[in-house]
Amino acid sequence: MTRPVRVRIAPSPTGNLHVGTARAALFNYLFARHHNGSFILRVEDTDKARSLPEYEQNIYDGLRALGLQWDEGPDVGGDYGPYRQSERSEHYTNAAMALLKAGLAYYTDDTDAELEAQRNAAKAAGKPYVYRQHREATNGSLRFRIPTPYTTLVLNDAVRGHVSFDTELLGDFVILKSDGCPTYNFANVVDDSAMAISHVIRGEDHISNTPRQLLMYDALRAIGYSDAPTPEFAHASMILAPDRSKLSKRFGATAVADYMTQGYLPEAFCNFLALLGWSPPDGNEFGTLEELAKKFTLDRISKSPAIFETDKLNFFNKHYIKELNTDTLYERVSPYIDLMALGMEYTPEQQALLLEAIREPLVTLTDVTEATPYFFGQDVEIPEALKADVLNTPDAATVLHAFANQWPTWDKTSPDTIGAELKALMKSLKPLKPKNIMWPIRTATTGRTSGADLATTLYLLDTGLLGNNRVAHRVQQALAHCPMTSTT
RNA sequence: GCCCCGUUCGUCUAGUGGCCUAGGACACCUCCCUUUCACGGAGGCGACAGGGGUUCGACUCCCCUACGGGGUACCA
Repeated sequence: MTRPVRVRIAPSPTGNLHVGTARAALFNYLFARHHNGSFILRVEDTDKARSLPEYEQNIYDGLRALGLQWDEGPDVGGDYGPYRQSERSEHYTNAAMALLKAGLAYYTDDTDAELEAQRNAAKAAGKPYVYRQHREATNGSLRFRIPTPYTTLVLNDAVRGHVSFDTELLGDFVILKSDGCPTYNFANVVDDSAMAISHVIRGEDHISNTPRQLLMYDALRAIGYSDAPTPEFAHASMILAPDRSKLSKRFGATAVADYMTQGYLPEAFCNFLALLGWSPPDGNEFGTLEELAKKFTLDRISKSPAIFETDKLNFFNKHYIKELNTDTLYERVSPYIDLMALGMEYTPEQQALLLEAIREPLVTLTDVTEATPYFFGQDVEIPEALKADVLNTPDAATVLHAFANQWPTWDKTSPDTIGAELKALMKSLKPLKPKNIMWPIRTATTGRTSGADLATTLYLLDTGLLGNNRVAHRVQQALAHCPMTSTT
């Protein structure tokens, strides 16, 4: 209880950093920070066949992108290393041999076919499959013997309360595969003991593993291999896809990296993730990692599964984009915009103005791709539908002619002066509604009916380094799509 | 099949026997503001899975059913 808080995230590099893993990491991180403890990254690469270095790298990148920096780990070191299970084999062999010597584990040499047959037999008999030693062996895989007499194990979970398990239903499980590699249930416990992990915060999918691990902690202590107390456990519920199924590729993006490339801000993603299965005591849903850590406690983790819906993620992303200062916005948006063209067409001041003008409706960073094209080049493409609906009307002709005539005389020193001129124009065209004046002008100059503030847009188009009187040019071109009649 | 967990508005959730005519957020709808769109402001729609108990009183406690999820691997 009083021992230092040490928590860990223990991903296996068999895939890119998954949303579920990221949330587990986040909860552990928040808990560690809340208690001034340590957050450890341990790579569980015992599945040689499926573990890949690029996945490990992806996990590092994803965690770091989210701001979840670990205090100890394979790449940063620490007092309890190494932090990659493939480099800790002697720990597992030593522990396993000690268990074997103490009679708590034994070798089995069943073939895959035999195991399969045993399972099928149990199934046919309608009985639960429970592996028990049925013959002596001197090599093969090493199994842990479930201690007798069988009892009922009670796990006191920090989020679920008391959960009990009947050990009779637990089969003797493999701790060392026949290739000498440890299995998850074993390596996990050996390492958590060795690394003095105080709290295990993980997904509900691990709850069925817990009784085996509980037994293993006891056994390791019983044989004097370890004196580490069993950690506290907290099992958070799963994150599900909208159809309540497991979050899988079928759902779309399941990797954190995918969300980053889709233009989600790390701070937005973290904030959103934190609220999936946890709720702040004060009801304030916004918060930086630091702020959330201050409020984070295990007892507010939810027991029921949460569905991953992007609506709220989008909301958070909009919110955090709004809060970015111009420089950061420029930086964040740079992967999605043609910086070269931007630099060639606009001065730094104009670039800032442009970014501010388009920031409002951005949901994801990638949206800049859609929001900026009309700021570049001489001409603008106007969709056929808009030519027909907006430009091909007598009102549009009136507006655009009036605008074309006045434009050369306008005070174009700033967006504000242009705004004032626009206002005056609207007044002079009085019976016409603002909307019917704004739309044709916007459509003619940008090829859209919505977008950045019109006055700012006109200002930028007019003063951009390209010069060439783009506004007048585009309006002239648009006029071609207006009815010829009212040439006032 | 067996074991474990869960079930409050469409979604994330608050709620630990009376404060609940069930609160908030997102989404959606309406109105207002407005130089279009957006933003912002004000409203609206909308839930305790079902059935039995226990209790003076159940969203809250117990049991059953249904549904969902997890596990049942020499994957983690």
